[in-house]
Amino acid sequence: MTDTQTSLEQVLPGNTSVFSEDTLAILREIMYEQKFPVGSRLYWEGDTADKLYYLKSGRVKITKSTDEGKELILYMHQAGDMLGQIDPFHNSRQAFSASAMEDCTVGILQQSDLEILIWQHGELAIDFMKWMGLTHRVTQAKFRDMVMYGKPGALCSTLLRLAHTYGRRTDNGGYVITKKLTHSELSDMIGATRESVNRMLNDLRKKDAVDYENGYIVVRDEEYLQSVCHCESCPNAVCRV
Amino acid sequence: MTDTQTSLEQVLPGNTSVFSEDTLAILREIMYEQKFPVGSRLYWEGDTADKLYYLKSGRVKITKSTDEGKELILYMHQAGDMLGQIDPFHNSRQAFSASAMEDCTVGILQQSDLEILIWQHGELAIDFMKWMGLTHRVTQAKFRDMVMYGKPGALCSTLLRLAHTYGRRTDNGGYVITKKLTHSELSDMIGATRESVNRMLNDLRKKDAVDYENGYIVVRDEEYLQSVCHCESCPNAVCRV
DNA sequence: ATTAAGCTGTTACATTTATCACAATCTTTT
DNA sequence: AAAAGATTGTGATAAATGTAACAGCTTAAT
Repeated sequence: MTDTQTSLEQVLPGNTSVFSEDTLAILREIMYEQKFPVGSRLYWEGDTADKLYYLKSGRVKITKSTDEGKELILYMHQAGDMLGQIDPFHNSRQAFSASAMEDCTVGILQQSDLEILIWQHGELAIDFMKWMGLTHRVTQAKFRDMVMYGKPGALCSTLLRLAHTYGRRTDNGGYVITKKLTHSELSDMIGATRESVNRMLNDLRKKDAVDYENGYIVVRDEEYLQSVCHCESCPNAVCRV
Repeated sequence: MTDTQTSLEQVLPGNTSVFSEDTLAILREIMYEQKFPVGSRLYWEGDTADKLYYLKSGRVKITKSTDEGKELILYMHQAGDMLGQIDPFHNSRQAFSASAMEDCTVGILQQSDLEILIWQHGELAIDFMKWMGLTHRVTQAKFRDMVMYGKPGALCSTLLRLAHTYGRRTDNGGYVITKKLTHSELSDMIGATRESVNRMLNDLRKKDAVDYENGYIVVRDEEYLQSVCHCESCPNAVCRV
């Protein structure tokens, strides 16, 4: 690791939790901690979905994989994020897999315990509804971006989301995305091939919209990327991966 | 209207409400009724998002439209559905528009009233969380279907969803989609052009997977459509438009 | 009954995106 | 330091999808 990289990794990304300190205090009471080494799964597609996961450190991606080995990355979560699904059915199954992109420390909540708390604490119920509303809006906004403006739109939207989620601002108004990403990963986030991503990124580089520094992607011209995906400047809490 | 069409329209589609009768009774207390004629908007993109809408009769589509006149249809709702967003921010704005596809009767709930009820009634809070969880799963499943298997996959997924939402079973194991849909509408649901939809539908017809009857689309070979979009037989409540 | 408007079907052609194949580069392991 | 493995870059080609233009058909309006 070089000095530059170390300093990049030190950045604490702006986490926009919807949970109040009070709510978090209550939740900490009933969660139990578990460590997940890089590459391991918090849960698999098909597991019973009766838990929520509070990510204390590390990063987790939520994925869907196909028979033929293709993978779709739906989300990338980081410290402070809650993940998992609160489900309307009992005995319901995970629709996706969650895997640790780095070593993770996770607080696990049983859905049954949670339901009791929601009955008891109105504020906690409201906080959870806000969390659910927010995560749904993230999904809807991504849905729109993936479907409406072709692969270049999908890629630019994703780069902006990455910049807003993992970004550290640079001197000249850009963002360094403080997470190394391969072209394959990017392609799995937008349902394209790595070759397409490569070509699109090279186009963006020619236009000085993005660049590479020490293997990290740098967003130089935010406005240009916004123009490609017709960005409407959603609230920052919605513009995430 | 012919006899056939009348009988089609009479079908009461299987509505899978997550709200208990108790919850609905409480909600009815605080909702006020409003009628929306076909073509009118329940709300516009950009309106303050401080209400929820309970659809008593009629159908409503949720859309996003662009500067250049393109339209994306995100959802189609029907009687018994709740719609709108419960938002984490105050003063938050609608991300999409809701327009009446038919004359509608709607019960409107103020978010502020609702928050009080959620504080007071644990069961109601749980019901709302189930509703939110379910609607989110619908969006996620559609996201997956739109991105992973190309336009044909997206179309087949949409046809199956329509069949499960609006479908009346036929004698030979198929579904009649009891809602007339233009190719434009279908294309706006999957982010494609009407010409592509036309070609794809003709292919499906040649393969005896779908057909037309009195202008209604008939799904003949559910399995074939499922194979195209790699359907995983989500719960019926998730397989909706 | 006639007109107008909107929807469908179908061409030819352009653009976008995927596929395949392979070389060049960078990283990690030995 | 060398070898193995992963990632990136790029060209040739194929497949998918969009664009434009227009004829025929259906439905709604006059």
